[in-house]
Amino acid sequence: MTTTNNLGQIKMNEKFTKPYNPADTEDRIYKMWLESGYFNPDNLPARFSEPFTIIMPPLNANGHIHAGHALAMTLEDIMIRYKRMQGYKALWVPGTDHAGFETQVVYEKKLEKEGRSRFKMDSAELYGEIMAFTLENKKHIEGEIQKMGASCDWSRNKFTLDEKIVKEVQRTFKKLFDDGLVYRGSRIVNWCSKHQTSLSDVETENKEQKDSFYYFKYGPFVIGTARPETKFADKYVVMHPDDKRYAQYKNGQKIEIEWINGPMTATIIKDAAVDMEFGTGVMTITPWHSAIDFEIAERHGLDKEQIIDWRGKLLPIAGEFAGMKIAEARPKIVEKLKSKGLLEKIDDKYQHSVPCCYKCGTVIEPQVKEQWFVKMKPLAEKALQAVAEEKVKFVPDNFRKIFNYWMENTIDWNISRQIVWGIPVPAKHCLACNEYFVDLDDSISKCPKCGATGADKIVKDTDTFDTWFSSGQWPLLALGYPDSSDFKTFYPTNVMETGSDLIFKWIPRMVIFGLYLAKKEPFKDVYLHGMVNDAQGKKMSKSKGNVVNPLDLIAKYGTDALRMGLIVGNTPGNEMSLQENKIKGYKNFTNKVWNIARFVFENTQDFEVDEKNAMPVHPWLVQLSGTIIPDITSDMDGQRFHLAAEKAYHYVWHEFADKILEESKPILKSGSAEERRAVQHALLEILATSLRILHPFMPFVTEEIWSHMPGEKGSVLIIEKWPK
RNA sequence: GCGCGGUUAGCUCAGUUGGUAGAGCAUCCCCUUGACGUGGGGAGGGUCACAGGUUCGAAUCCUGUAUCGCGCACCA
Repeated sequence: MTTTNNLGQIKMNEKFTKPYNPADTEDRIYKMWLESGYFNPDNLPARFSEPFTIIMPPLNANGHIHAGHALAMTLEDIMIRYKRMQGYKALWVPGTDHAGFETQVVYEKKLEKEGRSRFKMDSAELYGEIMAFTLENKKHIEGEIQKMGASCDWSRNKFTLDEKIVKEVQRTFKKLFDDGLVYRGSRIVNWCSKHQTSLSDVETENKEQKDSFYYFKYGPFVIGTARPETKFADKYVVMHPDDKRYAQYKNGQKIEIEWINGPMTATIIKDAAVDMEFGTGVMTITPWHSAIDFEIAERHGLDKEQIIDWRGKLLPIAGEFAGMKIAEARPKIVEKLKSKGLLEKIDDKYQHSVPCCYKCGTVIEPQVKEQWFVKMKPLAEKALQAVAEEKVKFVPDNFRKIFNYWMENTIDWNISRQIVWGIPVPAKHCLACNEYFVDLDDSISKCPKCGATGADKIVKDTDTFDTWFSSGQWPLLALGYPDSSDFKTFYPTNVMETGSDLIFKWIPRMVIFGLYLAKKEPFKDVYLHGMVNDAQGKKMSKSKGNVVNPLDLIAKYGTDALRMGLIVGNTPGNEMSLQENKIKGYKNFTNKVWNIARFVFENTQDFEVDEKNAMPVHPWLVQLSGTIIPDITSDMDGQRFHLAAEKAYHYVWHEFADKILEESKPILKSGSAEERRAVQHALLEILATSLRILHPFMPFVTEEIWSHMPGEKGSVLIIEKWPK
């Protein structure tokens, strides 16, 4: 530490009041940091040379930050501040996400409250309104990121709908298309009949429920089903080829049967997908409304017929039941089958789970729909390989298994959504021959397949991309891929820090796109924090009313206290309960640090040292540099921030304050001039080191005290060196 | 059904390679000491879910059981 001989100038100025008041300090300090320019690695002094990069997971610009964001911002900020102090050219790129479907759902709720509906709105008008809504929220959320103390580079702030990003996402689509990795296909998709869009496999949620399970006579067979309303046109009856009970029936054999709306011809199909143990071992299939049935139909080249329309109502094929909603039709259909003597029995204790829209809870109706799909298998194989070669590592490591499981069991990814809020799919559709083709800059007006022209034949695809299609490319896009100097300098990034729930939704897609586009993994470490629950360990939810707003906690206890409360004792990957008492305890600690500084400053006002006369190393300092610092540094390097924070806390309070300060008192009061000087020197040294160690965790109070450190006039703690 | 994680002080949770159990809050006692009462000193409180095993030694490693939570998949 540099000490000067003008320490008599230290004054307990008016800012050094008691107790410490975060509200008076934090915004001022954050502003000072912004003005220093050091959040931008380009402005760091030359000794900061080796890059260290974190890309902030783009926050959804449709609401406010929640406890999970607060934890993420804290962890990422700790990492970036620590590395910056170690002399890395630290870059943390902030960003926000338009969050396609999520935001549209939020906005639709708003419309609903106002008695409006998106289905009655012009798409340009709707887009404009959502854009205004999003930009407003984006501003709020960026302010909230700042309240958390995030030392990210705002000059590089990104938004998923930035023009350049939109273009790049569309170019990726074209590249995938050209490489044969994107195709237009009719496949089973998850259809939400409320939101009128298809959803990917990760946008559905399974709900456990108890239903009736019906057994019906179907010709010579008894079939079981939980969904009688889909059965009108079931003309294939399927059983396992090895099922001896039905050995007399041959694949392809036709039988005449009596069914819901009269007699029909059924065809026998033998397929190993049937579970002989379940029900009667015989089932009829509805390929249009079931993924399994669809696959059986594909294998055997069978007809597929739509029974339920896009709004969830029965089509004319249902005869007298046409136009009815499922819930209404089901009992009536069962009643009719019963009256025809076709009902064998009802098992009303059937436990199963049904997929629902993760936003509105509406039961998903599988539908066959023509959509854009990404072929996942070849992409997933590369991702698996990168992980196997440890180019991408997980903290904690057990998430590797989940990643692998997910990548080994991919299904083709439906990337098109029937909503306006998102990045447009840059494609056109020829109505004459049903050909779809990519058109990046809206320049093709002639069908490349059949040559048709004219606005009545060639129409633009109105779908938008799944949000994960753009956010999956985020590490690239946030750095200005493909031709920016940032991309060359900072890619691949060092750490991707995000919530553990994104291990399959997001992480694999980023790995895939990074490897596919840049031929290099997007990040070396994936650090996954657990979910933040309420004080009782229950998941926070609006409906339960147990949501804790981090901004309220900041107002009550200060950001530093909140950060410590989120970090100490919180191991990666594990859920945590947010205890307000704990945060209160760290508010006390913030004050403690403040008062330690007050004591040190008050008792060193007359301290003078001739820099030529090196002070002898005090035993207190030996302990600090010999044990405490290496220990904490090792925890930081091992990404055990929960331990590092606790150890720093413990040292500062229970060693520095409780023991060292107390021991110093009698010497300061009645020691010899030389003894006093030695103690004063040691106290200043320990204070300076403590501030450095605490800084990544508690940036505000430490920076504020630093600004009062004798001999450190004009220096900024954020770029001070991590102690050794 | 498959997979993952938890089970440690009254509560919420730590415990890095196995070496006599820790933190915060809560409880009890003492201290109106000029850095801080948002404080200081001290105390109580745990057969580390259970049962085996490995070891000189296990909260920690192995096997099994129970239980809670989460995720995935579906059997129509």
